[in-house]
Amino acid sequence: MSKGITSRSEDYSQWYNDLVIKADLAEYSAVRGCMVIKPYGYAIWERMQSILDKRFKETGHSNAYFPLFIPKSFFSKEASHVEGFATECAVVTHYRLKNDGTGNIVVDEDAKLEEELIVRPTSETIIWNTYKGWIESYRDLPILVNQWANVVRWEMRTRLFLRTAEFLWQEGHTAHATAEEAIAEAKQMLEVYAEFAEKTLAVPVIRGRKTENERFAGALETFTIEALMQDGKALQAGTSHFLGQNFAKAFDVKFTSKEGKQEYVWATSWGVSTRLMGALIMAHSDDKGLVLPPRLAPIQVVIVPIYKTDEEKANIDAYVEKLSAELKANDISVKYDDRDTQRPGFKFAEWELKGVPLRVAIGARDMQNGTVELARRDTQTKETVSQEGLSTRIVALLQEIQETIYQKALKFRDEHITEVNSYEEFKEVLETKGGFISCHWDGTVETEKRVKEETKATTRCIPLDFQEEEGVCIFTGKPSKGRVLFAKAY
RNA sequence: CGGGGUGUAGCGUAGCCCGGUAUCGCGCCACAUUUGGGAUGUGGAGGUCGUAGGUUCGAAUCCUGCCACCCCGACCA
Repeated sequence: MSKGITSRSEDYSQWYNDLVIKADLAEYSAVRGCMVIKPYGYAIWERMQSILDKRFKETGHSNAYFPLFIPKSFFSKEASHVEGFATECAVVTHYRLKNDGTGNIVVDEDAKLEEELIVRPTSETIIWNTYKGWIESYRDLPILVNQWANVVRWEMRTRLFLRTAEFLWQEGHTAHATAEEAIAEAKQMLEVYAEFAEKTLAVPVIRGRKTENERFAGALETFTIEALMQDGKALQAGTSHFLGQNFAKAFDVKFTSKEGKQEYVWATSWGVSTRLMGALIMAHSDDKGLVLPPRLAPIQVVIVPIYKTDEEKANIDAYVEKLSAELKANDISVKYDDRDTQRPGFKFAEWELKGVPLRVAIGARDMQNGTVELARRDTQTKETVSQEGLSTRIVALLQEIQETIYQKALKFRDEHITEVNSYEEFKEVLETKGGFISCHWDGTVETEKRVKEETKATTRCIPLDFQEEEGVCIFTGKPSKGRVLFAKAY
């Protein structure tokens, strides 16, 4: 925890791991590559869920649930899709165990499944197989469905929240009568994600589209939001895909149009995952631990009493009861930490580690003076203020903290977008400064692959506010129509 | 799956080369003094040294097999 979060040291990954564990968010489980999300970490995820879910409902979507298992034959119906996921699937081959006679439990070879089941790495195939039965006419469209689920991708190397073998996410799957409508949906949901990242997580993101090489397996267009972490590496924080008619064709999903013609439906899918937890942690945390933006913090205000006698404690209790009620009336979540098993200094450090945005400390001295001590987590500043009008002050302060955290991340992000005009410069910036590199690229997959091999940097996106600009590719010298963003990424 | 490394108390470790039943710190329990930034003192509990076998009078230590985990690669819309 003392390595220095903003330094781009090789210990960053160790630092991150320690933080996740010490702040009580998650830990590795006994199952290889899988993670246990602990109650405090899960509370943050639940905040994300509830805010996102509300937006999904507001934009006309409903929740549903589809099976965990996907028959192998479904999975292989869309060629590029299966190719994209084939190397990281968990496969169920048997449905029974037995005692081998010596007390060992073994797989019963007689219970071999005729068709293997894939544990979903994503649900496009099972969902499109289902949609086939739901869609006959243009009157059945659009279908706007989301599911909250777990998925499994058998990754070789894992990192808490950022890449685990099993993770939690939401995946939206929509069906439309026209390509225009589907594209509009994909863009709309990207904006929902972007706004959530910026307004709630206080993480600025770049909205863009993926190059063909980085596109989702089976998509015609992948929109992405890209965030920047404090070590200078980029993180893909959410994606929204225009799937064209690929899945409709693979699963034969047609509808009768107003004109009485049989047409394939147009699809989108979009998702964000517990990876957002990683983004949140790496975007804001400092050497003292987690920094949570108030809109997301499960506990927004923690109150710590400081006392010597029972009488002093009773006095403070009475005041805190009143203050808590006022704060709760303003929709602020409050924790009164009056454990008598820990001393104040310990509690201060502990809640800072857990990222609680605002701390109120009240001692006997304060009770005499009619004051409290307010301590901000984000700026690590303290001030003594009057108890008069305190709840109003706290409401305003929480908003200010939210804004300050965002502005700090935004400043860092903007300072780490560098325009370069030569490969030498590209490599130099990548090694020393990190962040996004804006440069001309000839648009070919070969060049992307070569750059990745030589520098580990990948194209993150073609920004949506892409400006046409004549130039030459810094890698090959071929003509280019504009700048794209490269970065090393998680 | 390749290359490297590590398994000793809840966590982090010393001991291993050179064999004699295990060190220190954190944490935990009790009591006392403390309480406005991670308290202090005294006492205490907790270990099949990853696992199976071998060598030996004797193995955490030497040898062999196995297992697990970590790091670096490959992989990761």
